[in-house]
Amino acid sequence: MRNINYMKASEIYKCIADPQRLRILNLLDGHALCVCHLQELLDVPQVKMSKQLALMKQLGLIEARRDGTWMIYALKAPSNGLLQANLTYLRAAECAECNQLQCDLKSRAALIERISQSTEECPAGVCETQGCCE
Amino acid sequence: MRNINYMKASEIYKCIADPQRLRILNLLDGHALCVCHLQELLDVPQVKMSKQLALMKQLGLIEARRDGTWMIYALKAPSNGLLQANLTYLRAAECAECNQLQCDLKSRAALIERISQSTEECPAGVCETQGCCE
DNA sequence: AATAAACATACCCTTGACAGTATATACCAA
DNA sequence: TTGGTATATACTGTCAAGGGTATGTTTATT
Repeated sequence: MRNINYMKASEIYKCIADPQRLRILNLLDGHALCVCHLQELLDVPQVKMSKQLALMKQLGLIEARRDGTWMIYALKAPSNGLLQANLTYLRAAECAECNQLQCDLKSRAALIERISQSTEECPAGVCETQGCCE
Repeated sequence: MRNINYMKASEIYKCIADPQRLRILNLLDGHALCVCHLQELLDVPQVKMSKQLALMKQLGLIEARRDGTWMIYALKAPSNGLLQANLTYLRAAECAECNQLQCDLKSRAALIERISQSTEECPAGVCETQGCCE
């Protein structure tokens, strides 16, 4: 098991060099999410999401807990300083990927709102109904 | 040719995910250097250094000018904000790679000092004589 | 013109990252 | 215990990154 205290900068960079992983970390920052919600928000196949999460979990950036059949992922506390610094920077910056991150946060807010208002199980089709991200 | 104004964050991250490239960018920040000096400071074969530089040049992070048989490399102005933010962060942080960056800056200072005091050509063996980096 | 120095590029090889498919596991409900 | 849902893993193939060797290019010197 890797120790978070000795996480190499290059490993962080390699991780967030993948736009999808960056989006996942951005979404998990501040709110835990289950795999199916992440799948929905990013619109990626289950296998791919699962592998990305496994990779970042092994890296020590995120952690998982089980809730029934669901797996809830969250940033591992204390969250990595370099990661936080970059998320903060990108959220305030102007570029295609940065806009995506901001948009993702809106989608996440909408998703959380929807979940909290209903007793529904794992939901489907937030982004479409919200009209965000395109 | 790639436009620096549309440099994707993921490309920056991919670039600095390589510790050697990160060290090069750190060294070039604030002072232009020729290839042989970079080779000397990082102790890497000429081919590898040349390829790393070519890659970053094509990315739009650095630029080169010729001085006789030498090629002088420098950060391309205006330097990339995301890169700068990360260099600043890492220089102030505590980790193996961060220490390396700080150490490299000392070696660079020693090299520049040495060059300015002599009329010597492309020098050799700064790091050893300085006793830095190990 | 010949030579050398500094640097770049072409080529080949190896390795690792990633995608897709299929299958396994864990949990829940009936 | 059977079936379904949510998630993980095994397996395989593809492709791109990176290293090393050899060679090309540019400039300076003689």
